Amino acid sequence: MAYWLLKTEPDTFSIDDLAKNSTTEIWDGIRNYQARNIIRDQISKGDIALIYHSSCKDVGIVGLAKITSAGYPCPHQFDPESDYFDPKSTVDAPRWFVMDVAFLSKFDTLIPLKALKSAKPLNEMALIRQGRLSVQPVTEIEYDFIMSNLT
DNA sequence: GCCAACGTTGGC
DNA sequence: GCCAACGTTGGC
Repeated sequence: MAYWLLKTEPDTFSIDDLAKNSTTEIWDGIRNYQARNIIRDQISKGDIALIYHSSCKDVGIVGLAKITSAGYPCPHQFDPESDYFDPKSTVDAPRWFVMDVAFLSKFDTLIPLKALKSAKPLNEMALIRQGRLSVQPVTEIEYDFIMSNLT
């Protein structure tokens, strides 16, 4: 089982929105090739995702979700009516991928970015080093550190 | 294939 | 709203 960090802007789709849906939700709108490759090649059903709120007042990790599918082609990319339509994408060669996620838990208090930055064992996280990747891997060591020291 | 210009992300 | 970091586009 692998661990991931998924960024979302709470003004658009927050962990509370995810929690409202008792079953499963499509995680769409990823239009970045690095993130696309991760979804297409590495995401597996049963993986765990840390949900991160970005571009808002309180940025940080807010809870957990379960990945409930492997990566599969984003259905909206073929729909001219959709905001996610991509004319260069075909069914034979889909350009964009999505996965399904389901709410697991919301932390009582969010883990602020500041706390993640000041934790030495997390120095190598893409979140800290690169900053601009909306789907990123989290090692088991990082996950365990976060869950046992920062929640 | 290089690289400048431009657009987007995202913290502050 | 500012700005740094990074990705994408397009001329050559």
